[in-house]
Amino acid sequence: MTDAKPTEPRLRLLLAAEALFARKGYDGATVREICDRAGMNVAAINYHFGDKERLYIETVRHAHACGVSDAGPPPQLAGLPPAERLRGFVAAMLKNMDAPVRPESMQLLMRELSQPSPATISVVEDFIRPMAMGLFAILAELLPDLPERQRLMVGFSVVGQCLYYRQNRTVSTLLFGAAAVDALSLDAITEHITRFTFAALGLAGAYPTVVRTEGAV
Amino acid sequence: MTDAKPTEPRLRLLLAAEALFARKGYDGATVREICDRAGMNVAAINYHFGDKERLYIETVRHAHACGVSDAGPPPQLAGLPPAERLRGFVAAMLKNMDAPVRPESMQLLMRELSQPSPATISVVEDFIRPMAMGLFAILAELLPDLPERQRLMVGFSVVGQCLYYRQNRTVSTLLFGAAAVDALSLDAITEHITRFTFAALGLAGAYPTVVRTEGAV
DNA sequence: GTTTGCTTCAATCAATTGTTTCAATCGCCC
DNA sequence: GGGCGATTGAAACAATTGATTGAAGCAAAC
Repeated sequence: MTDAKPTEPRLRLLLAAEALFARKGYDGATVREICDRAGMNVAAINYHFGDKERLYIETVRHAHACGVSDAGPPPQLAGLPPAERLRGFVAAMLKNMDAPVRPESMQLLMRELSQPSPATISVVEDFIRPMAMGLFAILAELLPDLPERQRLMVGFSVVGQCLYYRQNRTVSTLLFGAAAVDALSLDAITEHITRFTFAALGLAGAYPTVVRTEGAV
Repeated sequence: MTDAKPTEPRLRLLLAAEALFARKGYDGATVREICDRAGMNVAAINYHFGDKERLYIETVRHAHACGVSDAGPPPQLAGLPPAERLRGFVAAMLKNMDAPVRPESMQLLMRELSQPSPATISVVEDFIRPMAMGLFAILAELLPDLPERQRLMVGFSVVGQCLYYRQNRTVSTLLFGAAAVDALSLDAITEHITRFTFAALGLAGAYPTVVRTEGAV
């Protein structure tokens, strides 16, 4: 299909660059590698994008444009109570990070966020801010009387729990082994974070009291 | 005086390399930059370390050796109840990350953890594992009946909340402004995470006592 | 068939990279 | 002071980097 090997040379370059920038970073990836992967000549970068830096910027833009469209809007939770929407938010965030539609895009965006470059701002504005606003709308409804500063930290606690599994998977694996880490299914993590957060916010009983529902396999 | 500009050339190189590797990564930092900053000739790297790669490995080792010694042992909480030790753990972790004794070391180690290299394993083993074991010893005492898998996720929730503030400070600042982010003092964050976690685990009342019913919508 | 505009190619450029060389210098013990 | 190993310095190395050139290819339009 055109998806696996698109005919448009510009897109071929973007996808090749995305994969290599994601894996090796801006300095680590060379224009020759990128063009080789795209099956093109080095001059192609100069022709289509001008230079390496503009190729990088365009690659990030393309990645986050795909990310925005592919991440999909949060499920239809408009009418549900805020607690249910919070659960939906956690589930959507974990799902997007765990098995994104295009892994290289996500990897590149995460790298971009951890090491800000001129291209970072637009990623934050277009990709991250909508999610953040969604979360804090839920929290404002859920905790109307909480001072804003503390509501901010509650939000950080929620996304901090979610981000951990993507940002620190390598360390977790080195510490506890691949088996233990891989055993944590997406559903299990979602369930845990939701329950942990609900318990913290008093929306449900304390965390450990609910344990027995698990089949303990 | 000797601290700002140590006389030992080897150490001068290590400190210069640490700063530049931390800021620009392995590929981004050049040997000439490093030697310039150290006030030495390019040949120094070859003489003292052999090549750039071995300099990098030694730099990471040195950084995490300093980190281990400087991070300091967890405060004397041996005899205290596990809940108090958990509070101490959160406080110590946040403090180490917020204002580490040597910021460049911490930055380099965090970079190393997010983009694993051959030098990562020893960092994890010597620097991270002791902390992790300390945390899970507390959790085992605190939640003896919880299945191990869930205890693991509880640990991830605790450190995930803490790590967020270091790993995502840039994004937070872009989203909410420097003022809002900087307004979160170390004490405030420590207090928040501790209270959030305690509430989740049923060690204290729900986080915000303001939420009574979900009368909303 | 020829032209036209877009795209690709091989070859090459200048600059930078990590690395090496070898002479000069330093510090120290005899 | 003389000798000597350890260290440093300036220069240059080969390789790789990003960038550029001009000719060749190729499609559609005329």
